[in-house]
Amino acid sequence: MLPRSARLTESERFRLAVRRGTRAGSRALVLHWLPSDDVDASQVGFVVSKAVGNAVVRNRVKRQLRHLTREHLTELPGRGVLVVRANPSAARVSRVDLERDLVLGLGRLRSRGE
RNA sequence: UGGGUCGGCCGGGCGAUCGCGUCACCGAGGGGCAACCUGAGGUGCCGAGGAAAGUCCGGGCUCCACAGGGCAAGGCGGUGGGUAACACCCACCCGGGGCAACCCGCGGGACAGUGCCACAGAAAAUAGACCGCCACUCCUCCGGGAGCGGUAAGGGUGAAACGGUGGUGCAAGAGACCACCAGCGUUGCGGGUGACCGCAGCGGCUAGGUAAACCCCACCUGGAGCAAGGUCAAGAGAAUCACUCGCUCGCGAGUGGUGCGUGCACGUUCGAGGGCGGCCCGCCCGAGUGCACGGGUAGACCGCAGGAGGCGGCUGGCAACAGCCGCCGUAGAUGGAUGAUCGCCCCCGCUCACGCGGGACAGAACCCGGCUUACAGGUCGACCCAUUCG
RNA sequence: GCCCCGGUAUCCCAACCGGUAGAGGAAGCGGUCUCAAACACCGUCCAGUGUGGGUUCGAAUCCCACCCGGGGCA
Repeated sequence: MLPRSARLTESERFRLAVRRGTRAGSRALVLHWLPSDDVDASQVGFVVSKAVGNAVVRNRVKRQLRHLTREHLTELPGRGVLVVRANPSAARVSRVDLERDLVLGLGRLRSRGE
């Protein structure tokens, strides 16, 4: 689980990250990364739409993502705002695959930042 | 033993570690003369459901409203009871289904009125008469035909045709008459709180369906909703007023107050507008209101979890349920807390086995009572039918 | 939280105070025209009304429950 300080809670920043940020997609996930200096620490937010499934499925996906993101916080390319968006296929994917997709996306973000 | 009917309960279990959230306690450090405030971090407890779901009903709670009358609108619909209330529950009545346990029923009124009943059929509703049957009159090529009456037994149509069966009767027929049956109205007696039931008598012989068509009758119903509502902050460039100061004399700066701004329309006792659930009357409040455009804010706390609460026992009641006593204390988020890893056991599938894979439906958002819908599997109880044995 | 609307041929839609589904347009197919095509004209094909149940003699229509899609307000 992510500590509260690392959670993205402002809808304005969500909007900015999705609109202006660098994008990296994988099978189940789409990552948006926006470097930012006016945050104390990097913040991560999640978007899981109704297309993914019912409330139980959406909650499970969101919780698994929050858990995985916590373990990979150090792999972020610097300081900024990350938005993780789940595709409908995320509902059928196992936790291991979800982690693989997350690492893959983070790697692409880093290579693009350089 | 086999088949079936009904009802209740559970909804993987135990343990370990790392996280997350509420609460309680401890608390490095920081601020302050102090009271105290803040607080990294740590420890402990607790942390989704039977449907949390759909949002279909009913309440609690909060705010607004709370002279009255009339008319509309919506809901409900056998009877009696339960309940805070209900469209829910229980018991019973009536109708239908089943050998039975039991199940199903939006189950008031069609002599208050109106509408509709396609096609077919002669006719679809205070009846009427196509084919037919029969009498009489006339004509005749003796097969029959025409006219005028009687009749509704038979024919065929239809979802439905103005009681059914048998007889008497008749020119042919007909509740015209008779017997039985079905049904309607009514009277009396008996039973039941009641819906209603039973028995006996009388009447006229017969009345179509549809109210989940309008409608009539009885009963019920203020409006919103926790983003309700309350407290406190923050913001307020622009607008405007007062005072002071400066000077290039109509602008600028500062302080304080008021306080969203602009445009248009209608208004201040000749009453705009609002309220009384909708409309009309009537009553009340009343100096601003309505529309358009532009701008600002969207933070914290309370509400917020002890409630028609759960479990057990006793009493009353056929039951739903109620009363009394004892015990228990059980989520409270706000981008929204339940995730991850591992061990043992349980269930299912595959497999000779080792082992491998899987674990239904589904996530609290103010709180309850119901209804409806989804659901792997397990478990308990009552009853019915058939068969065998005793 | 509260509240609306819709679902009919492949598509867009009629029929909605009940009478046995098509009035129409587009697309498709066949033909006429053309060297060929487009356009135009003619003809033709196409469903049981989102699902289940009920009321009725009869339901796309009325009633109830559910499913799906779309929208509004705070």
